[in-house]
Amino acid sequence: MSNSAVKSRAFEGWELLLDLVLLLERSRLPAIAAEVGLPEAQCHTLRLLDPDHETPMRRLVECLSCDASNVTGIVDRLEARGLIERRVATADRRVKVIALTDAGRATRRRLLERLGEPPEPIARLSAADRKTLCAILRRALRR
Amino acid sequence: MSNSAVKSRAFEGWELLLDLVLLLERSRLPAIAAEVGLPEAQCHTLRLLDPDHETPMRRLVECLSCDASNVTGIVDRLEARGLIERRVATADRRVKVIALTDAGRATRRRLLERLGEPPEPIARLSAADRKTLCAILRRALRR
DNA sequence: TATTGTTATACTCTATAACTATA
DNA sequence: TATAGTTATAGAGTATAACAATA
Repeated sequence: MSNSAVKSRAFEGWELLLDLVLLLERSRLPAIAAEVGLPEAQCHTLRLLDPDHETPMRRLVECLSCDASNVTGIVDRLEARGLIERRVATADRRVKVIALTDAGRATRRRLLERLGEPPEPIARLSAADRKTLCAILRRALRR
Repeated sequence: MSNSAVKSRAFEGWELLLDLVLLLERSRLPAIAAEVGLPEAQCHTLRLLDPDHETPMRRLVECLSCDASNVTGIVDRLEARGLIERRVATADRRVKVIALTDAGRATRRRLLERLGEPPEPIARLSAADRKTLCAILRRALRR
């Protein structure tokens, strides 16, 4: 399947993690997005939104690490689906803030539930392995 | 940055791995693709091709887990860049096989080199942690 | 009839550049 | 002048459906 012909001099185990990442990126994430009924970029954006507070569009631009013009389009489509609302910020009238609608909060919840389910390769690890993996990743990501 | 509000009942550490995956998917992989000078899907395809043997298009369809019509387009663009060649298989004349050109092999090599470099979060792990991580991932992916 | 790959079409995501409105 | 967001445009990836060539 994944003919991981990557040979890392620096760390031969990274090859395995890369395989896992690519597997998730190309099969699991698209599948979950399809289930939820939204394209991946819109899922990503929905995930970033705070269900309890308004989010300035500028923050989405940073978190999605893409051009501002893309965010305009993504927000347009999420709004057209009735999942979010765009409002003008009272403080600085240049700024627009995004608020989830009730439908948006529900969809977001479904999305997070599905994302939260570990994929097959991870789910089949022993409790001990999962605990160790968790500890190592926490060190890697400094949490 | 990544407001990982995912709460997995099944395995709280999966949340961390998901953060890592999304981080890589949305910043590192696009950056490497830009360096190599190809869109991500074309990089993916280049990675899948065997430098020493022809690859039937059908195999690419399976490995990329997308519709056959997409592969036609991706292969078109890789061919237009002179990185691959499309040939009719001698055995079954319906089948077309893909062969890397010299330029394609060189680009693929550069791509694999960059992909092989562990990203910051992984690179800063201790040798012991990396070894353990490697062992766990091997069990997860059954290698 | 079934399979391999292509074409036509439509939607989405992406970046760049030029623009509007605020500050 | 600078910043937040929009529009226009163009290239790329994605799926569906209809199609040609071959088996």
